[in-house]
Amino acid sequence: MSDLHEPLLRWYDEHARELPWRGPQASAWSVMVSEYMLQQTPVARVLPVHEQWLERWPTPAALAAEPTGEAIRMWGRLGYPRRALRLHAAATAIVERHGGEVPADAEDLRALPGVGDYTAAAVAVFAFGRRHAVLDTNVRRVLARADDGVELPPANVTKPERERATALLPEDDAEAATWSIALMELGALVCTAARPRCGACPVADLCAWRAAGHPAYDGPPRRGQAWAGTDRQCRGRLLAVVREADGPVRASTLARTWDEADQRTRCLAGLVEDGLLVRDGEGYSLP
DNA sequence: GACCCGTGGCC
DNA sequence: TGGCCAAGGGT
Repeated sequence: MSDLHEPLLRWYDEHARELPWRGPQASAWSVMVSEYMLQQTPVARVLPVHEQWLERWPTPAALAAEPTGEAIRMWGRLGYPRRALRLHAAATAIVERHGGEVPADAEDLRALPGVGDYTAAAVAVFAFGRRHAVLDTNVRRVLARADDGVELPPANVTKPERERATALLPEDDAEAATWSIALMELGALVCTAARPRCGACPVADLCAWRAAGHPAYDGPPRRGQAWAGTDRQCRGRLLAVVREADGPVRASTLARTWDEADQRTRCLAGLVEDGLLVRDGEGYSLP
Protein backbone atom coordinates (compact mmCIF):
# COMPACT_ATOMS: atom_id res chain seq x y z
CA MET A 1 0.00 0.00 0.00
CA SER A 2 1.16 3.49 -0.73
CA ASP A 3 1.80 5.74 2.23
CA LEU A 4 -1.34 7.37 3.57
CA HIS A 5 0.38 9.17 6.41
CA GLU A 6 1.50 12.48 4.95
CA PRO A 7 -1.66 13.39 3.05
CA LEU A 8 -3.88 12.25 5.90
CA LEU A 9 -2.01 14.17 8.58
CA ARG A 10 -2.02 17.27 6.41
CA TRP A 11 -5.74 16.90 5.81
CA TYR A 12 -6.41 16.49 9.53
CA ASP A 13 -4.39 19.57 10.37
CA GLU A 14 -6.67 21.54 8.08
CA HIS A 15 -10.06 19.95 8.65
CA ALA A 16 -10.18 18.60 12.19
CA ARG A 17 -13.25 19.61 14.14
CA GLU A 18 -12.73 21.45 17.38
CA LEU A 19 -14.40 19.32 20.01
CA PRO A 20 -14.42 19.99 23.75
CA TRP A 21 -12.80 16.65 24.56
CA ARG A 22 -9.93 17.30 22.16
CA GLY A 23 -6.89 19.40 22.70
CA PRO A 24 -4.44 19.92 25.56
CA GLN A 25 -6.99 21.62 27.83
CA ALA A 26 -9.26 18.55 27.98
CA SER A 27 -8.86 16.41 31.09
CA ALA A 28 -8.52 12.64 30.87
CA TRP A 29 -11.90 12.44 32.58
CA SER A 30 -13.43 14.62 29.87
CA VAL A 31 -12.00 12.30 27.23
CA MET A 32 -13.26 9.25 29.07
CA VAL A 33 -16.77 10.65 29.47
CA SER A 34 -16.85 11.51 25.78
CA GLU A 35 -15.85 7.99 24.81
CA TYR A 36 -18.66 6.44 26.83
CA MET A 37 -21.17 8.85 25.35
CA LEU A 38 -19.91 8.37 21.82
CA GLN A 39 -20.45 4.62 21.89
CA GLN A 40 -23.07 4.28 19.17
CA THR A 41 -24.21 7.88 19.56
CA PRO A 42 -23.45 10.73 17.12
CA VAL A 43 -21.23 13.65 18.12
CA ALA A 44 -23.98 16.24 17.67
CA ARG A 45 -26.14 14.67 20.34
CA VAL A 46 -23.26 14.10 22.73
CA LEU A 47 -22.01 17.70 22.77
CA PRO A 48 -24.61 19.32 25.08
CA VAL A 49 -24.80 16.39 27.50
CA HIS A 50 -21.02 16.15 27.75
CA GLU A 51 -20.82 19.82 28.64
CA GLN A 52 -23.45 19.54 31.38
CA TRP A 53 -21.88 16.36 32.70
CA LEU A 54 -18.40 17.86 33.06
CA GLU A 55 -19.80 21.00 34.63
CA ARG A 56 -21.64 19.01 37.28
CA TRP A 57 -19.08 16.26 37.74
CA PRO A 58 -15.63 17.61 36.86
CA THR A 59 -13.89 14.58 38.39
CA PRO A 60 -14.58 10.86 38.77
CA ALA A 61 -14.92 11.38 42.53
CA ALA A 62 -17.67 13.94 42.03
CA LEU A 63 -19.71 11.47 40.01
CA ALA A 64 -18.98 8.54 42.31
CA ALA A 65 -20.36 10.55 45.25
CA GLU A 66 -23.82 10.74 43.65
CA PRO A 67 -26.57 8.11 43.38
CA THR A 68 -26.61 6.24 40.08
CA GLY A 69 -30.05 7.67 39.38
CA GLU A 70 -28.52 11.13 38.97
CA ALA A 71 -26.27 9.77 36.25
CA ILE A 72 -29.24 8.12 34.53
CA ARG A 73 -31.17 11.37 34.64
CA MET A 74 -28.27 13.43 33.33
CA TRP A 75 -27.74 10.91 30.56
CA GLY A 76 -31.04 12.13 29.15
CA ARG A 77 -31.92 10.76 25.74
CA LEU A 78 -28.47 9.68 24.62
CA GLY A 79 -29.69 6.08 24.48
CA TYR A 80 -28.33 2.85 25.95
CA PRO A 81 -28.69 4.20 29.52
CA ARG A 82 -26.72 1.29 30.93
CA ARG A 83 -23.71 3.26 29.72
CA ALA A 84 -24.53 5.85 32.39
CA LEU A 85 -24.57 3.10 34.99
CA ARG A 86 -21.24 1.74 33.77
CA LEU A 87 -19.67 5.19 33.70
CA HIS A 88 -20.77 5.71 37.29
CA ALA A 89 -19.36 2.30 38.23
CA ALA A 90 -16.12 3.13 36.44
CA ALA A 91 -15.86 6.39 38.36
CA THR A 92 -16.29 4.47 41.60
CA ALA A 93 -13.60 1.99 40.57
CA ILE A 94 -11.26 4.84 39.67
CA VAL A 95 -11.71 6.32 43.13
CA GLU A 96 -11.20 2.96 44.82
CA ARG A 97 -8.37 1.56 42.73
CA HIS A 98 -6.63 4.54 41.17
CA GLY A 99 -6.79 7.31 43.74
CA GLY A 100 -9.43 9.19 41.77
CA GLU A 101 -7.22 9.61 38.70
CA VAL A 102 -8.17 8.12 35.33
CA PRO A 103 -5.51 5.47 34.69
CA ALA A 104 -3.24 5.96 31.68
CA ASP A 105 -2.49 2.31 31.16
CA ALA A 106 -4.68 0.56 28.60
CA GLU A 107 -4.82 -2.63 30.66
CA ASP A 108 -6.08 -0.72 33.70
CA LEU A 109 -8.63 1.08 31.56
CA ARG A 110 -9.78 -2.16 29.96
CA ALA A 111 -10.64 -3.52 33.41
CA LEU A 112 -13.18 -0.74 34.07
CA PRO A 113 -16.88 -1.46 33.51
CA GLY A 114 -18.05 -0.29 30.10
CA VAL A 115 -14.53 -0.19 28.67
CA GLY A 116 -13.80 -2.60 25.83
CA ASP A 117 -10.85 -2.80 23.48
CA TYR A 118 -11.84 0.32 21.58
CA THR A 119 -12.50 2.59 24.57
CA ALA A 120 -9.37 1.46 26.42
CA ALA A 121 -7.22 2.33 23.42
CA ALA A 122 -9.07 5.57 22.75
CA VAL A 123 -8.59 6.93 26.29
CA ALA A 124 -4.96 5.78 26.48
CA VAL A 125 -4.21 7.43 23.14
CA PHE A 126 -6.34 10.57 23.18
CA ALA A 127 -5.97 11.45 26.86
CA PHE A 128 -2.44 10.24 27.53
CA GLY A 129 -0.70 10.06 24.17
CA ARG A 130 0.05 6.37 24.46
CA ARG A 131 0.77 4.39 21.31
CA HIS A 132 -2.04 1.91 20.51
CA ALA A 133 -4.05 1.01 17.46
CA VAL A 134 -7.52 2.54 17.79
CA LEU A 135 -9.99 0.36 15.90
CA ASP A 136 -13.41 1.91 15.77
CA THR A 137 -15.98 1.62 13.02
CA ASN A 138 -14.53 4.66 11.19
CA VAL A 139 -10.94 3.43 11.18
CA ARG A 140 -12.00 -0.04 10.15
CA ARG A 141 -14.04 1.30 7.24
CA VAL A 142 -11.25 3.58 5.99
CA LEU A 143 -8.71 0.77 6.04
CA ALA A 144 -11.12 -1.72 4.49
CA ARG A 145 -11.62 0.65 1.57
CA ALA A 146 -8.18 2.16 1.12
CA ASP A 147 -6.29 -1.06 1.73
CA ASP A 148 -8.55 -4.01 0.95
CA GLY A 149 -10.66 -2.44 -1.77
CA VAL A 150 -13.94 -3.43 -0.15
CA GLU A 151 -16.78 -1.17 0.89
CA LEU A 152 -17.15 -2.34 4.48
CA PRO A 153 -15.09 -4.23 7.07
CA PRO A 154 -16.12 -7.57 8.61
CA ALA A 155 -18.75 -7.58 11.34
CA ASN A 156 -16.17 -8.04 14.09
CA VAL A 157 -12.56 -6.94 14.45
CA THR A 158 -10.24 -9.60 13.03
CA LYS A 159 -6.66 -10.37 13.92
CA PRO A 160 -5.35 -9.23 10.52
CA GLU A 161 -7.16 -5.92 10.96
CA ARG A 162 -5.55 -5.35 14.33
CA GLU A 163 -2.11 -6.34 13.08
CA ARG A 164 -2.34 -4.05 10.10
CA ALA A 165 -3.60 -1.12 12.16
CA THR A 166 -0.70 -1.62 14.55
CA ALA A 167 1.80 -1.86 11.70
CA LEU A 168 0.54 1.45 10.31
CA LEU A 169 1.19 3.34 13.57
CA PRO A 170 4.00 5.89 13.36
CA GLU A 171 6.90 5.13 15.67
CA ASP A 172 6.62 8.37 17.60
CA ASP A 173 3.93 8.26 20.31
CA ALA A 174 2.51 11.72 19.69
CA GLU A 175 2.49 11.26 15.94
CA ALA A 176 0.79 7.90 16.36
CA ALA A 177 -1.95 9.52 18.42
CA THR A 178 -2.54 12.18 15.77
CA TRP A 179 -2.53 9.51 13.08
CA SER A 180 -5.20 7.51 14.89
CA ILE A 181 -7.53 10.43 15.40
CA ALA A 182 -6.94 11.61 11.84
CA LEU A 183 -7.98 8.22 10.53
CA MET A 184 -11.12 8.35 12.66
CA GLU A 185 -11.91 11.88 11.56
CA LEU A 186 -11.56 10.97 7.90
CA GLY A 187 -14.03 8.13 8.39
CA ALA A 188 -16.44 10.39 10.24
CA LEU A 189 -16.35 13.32 7.81
CA VAL A 190 -15.31 12.01 4.38
CA CYS A 191 -15.10 8.24 4.13
CA THR A 192 -18.60 7.80 5.50
CA ALA A 193 -20.62 4.59 5.41
CA ALA A 194 -23.18 6.01 3.01
CA ARG A 195 -22.31 8.49 0.25
CA PRO A 196 -18.58 8.85 0.84
CA ARG A 197 -17.18 12.16 -0.36
CA CYS A 198 -14.31 10.80 -2.40
CA GLY A 199 -13.90 14.18 -4.09
CA ALA A 200 -12.81 15.63 -0.75
CA CYS A 201 -10.60 12.71 0.26
CA PRO A 202 -6.87 13.38 0.65
CA VAL A 203 -6.01 9.76 -0.15
CA ALA A 204 -8.49 9.13 -2.95
CA ASP A 205 -5.70 8.42 -5.42
CA LEU A 206 -4.34 5.73 -3.08
CA CYS A 207 -7.71 4.08 -2.38
CA ALA A 208 -8.08 0.48 -3.57
CA TRP A 209 -11.87 0.59 -3.34
CA ARG A 210 -12.08 3.67 -5.52
CA ALA A 211 -9.55 2.24 -7.97
CA ALA A 212 -11.74 -0.87 -8.29
CA GLY A 213 -14.74 1.27 -9.18
CA HIS A 214 -16.47 1.27 -5.77
CA PRO A 215 -17.70 -2.34 -5.84
CA ALA A 216 -20.76 -2.85 -3.65
CA TYR A 217 -20.56 -4.75 -0.38
CA ASP A 218 -20.97 -8.46 -1.01
CA GLY A 219 -20.25 -9.97 2.40
CA PRO A 220 -22.68 -11.73 4.72
CA PRO A 221 -25.98 -9.88 5.26
CA ARG A 222 -25.89 -7.35 8.09
CA ARG A 223 -28.66 -7.66 10.59
CA GLY A 224 -30.80 -4.59 10.91
CA GLN A 225 -31.91 -3.38 14.30
CA ALA A 226 -35.58 -4.16 14.81
CA TRP A 227 -37.32 -1.47 16.75
CA ALA A 228 -41.11 -1.16 16.62
CA GLY A 229 -42.70 -3.24 19.34
CA THR A 230 -39.42 -4.54 20.73
CA ASP A 231 -38.40 -4.70 24.35
CA ARG A 232 -35.88 -1.98 23.62
CA GLN A 233 -38.63 0.41 22.58
CA CYS A 234 -40.73 -0.59 25.56
CA ARG A 235 -37.85 -0.15 28.00
CA GLY A 236 -36.96 3.19 26.51
CA ARG A 237 -40.46 4.49 26.83
CA LEU A 238 -40.90 3.27 30.40
CA LEU A 239 -37.58 4.67 31.54
CA ALA A 240 -38.28 7.99 29.82
CA VAL A 241 -41.47 8.43 31.85
CA VAL A 242 -39.67 7.82 35.15
CA ARG A 243 -36.71 9.96 34.11
CA GLU A 244 -38.93 12.96 33.46
CA ALA A 245 -40.94 12.50 36.65
CA ASP A 246 -40.16 14.21 39.95
CA GLY A 247 -41.06 11.31 42.21
CA PRO A 248 -42.12 7.66 42.04
CA VAL A 249 -44.30 6.68 39.08
CA ARG A 250 -47.18 4.33 39.76
CA ALA A 251 -47.54 1.13 37.79
CA SER A 252 -50.95 2.34 36.65
CA THR A 253 -49.33 5.39 35.08
CA LEU A 254 -46.74 3.28 33.31
CA ALA A 255 -49.51 1.00 32.04
CA ARG A 256 -50.78 3.92 29.98
CA THR A 257 -47.48 4.25 28.15
CA TRP A 258 -47.36 0.65 26.89
CA ASP A 259 -50.39 -1.48 26.09
CA GLU A 260 -49.11 -5.03 26.17
CA ALA A 261 -49.14 -5.99 29.81
CA ASP A 262 -46.88 -9.03 29.63
CA GLN A 263 -44.18 -7.19 27.75
CA ARG A 264 -44.49 -4.18 30.02
CA THR A 265 -44.13 -6.32 33.12
CA ARG A 266 -41.15 -8.15 31.68
CA CYS A 267 -39.44 -4.91 30.70
CA LEU A 268 -40.03 -3.28 34.08
CA ALA A 269 -38.53 -6.33 35.77
CA GLY A 270 -35.58 -6.13 33.40
CA LEU A 271 -35.03 -2.45 34.14
CA VAL A 272 -35.06 -3.18 37.87
CA GLU A 273 -32.74 -6.15 37.34
CA ASP A 274 -30.35 -3.92 35.39
CA GLY A 275 -30.31 -1.30 38.14
CA LEU A 276 -31.98 1.34 35.99
CA LEU A 277 -35.13 1.45 38.14
CA VAL A 278 -36.08 0.68 41.71
CA ARG A 279 -39.52 -0.27 42.95
CA ASP A 280 -41.01 0.72 46.27
CA GLY A 281 -44.49 1.06 47.69
CA GLU A 282 -45.20 4.21 45.72
CA GLY A 283 -44.07 2.89 42.35
CA TYR A 284 -40.97 3.07 40.21
CA SER A 285 -38.11 5.54 40.68
CA LEU A 286 -34.56 6.07 39.55
CA PRO A 287 -32.06 4.40 41.89
C1' DG B 1 -20.53 -15.84 17.59
C1' DA B 2 -25.23 -14.46 18.16
C1' DC B 3 -27.95 -11.51 20.39
C1' DC B 4 -29.29 -7.75 23.28
C1' DC B 5 -29.19 -2.96 24.63
C1' DG B 6 -31.86 3.47 22.96
C1' DT B 7 -32.44 7.25 20.23
C1' DG B 8 -32.95 10.23 16.46
C1' DG B 9 -31.41 12.04 11.93
C1' DC B 10 -30.90 11.22 7.16
C1' DC B 11 -31.96 10.32 2.20
C1' DT C 1 -41.43 5.87 4.01
C1' DG C 2 -38.36 3.09 6.41
C1' DG C 3 -34.04 0.92 6.47
C1' DC C 4 -29.54 2.35 7.65
C1' DC C 5 -26.42 4.19 10.66
C1' DA C 6 -23.82 6.44 14.82
C1' DA C 7 -16.12 7.08 18.42
C1' DG C 8 -19.28 -0.39 21.41
C1' DG C 9 -19.80 -3.39 25.30
C1' DG C 10 -21.72 -7.30 27.88
C1' DT C 11 -23.48 -11.85 28.08
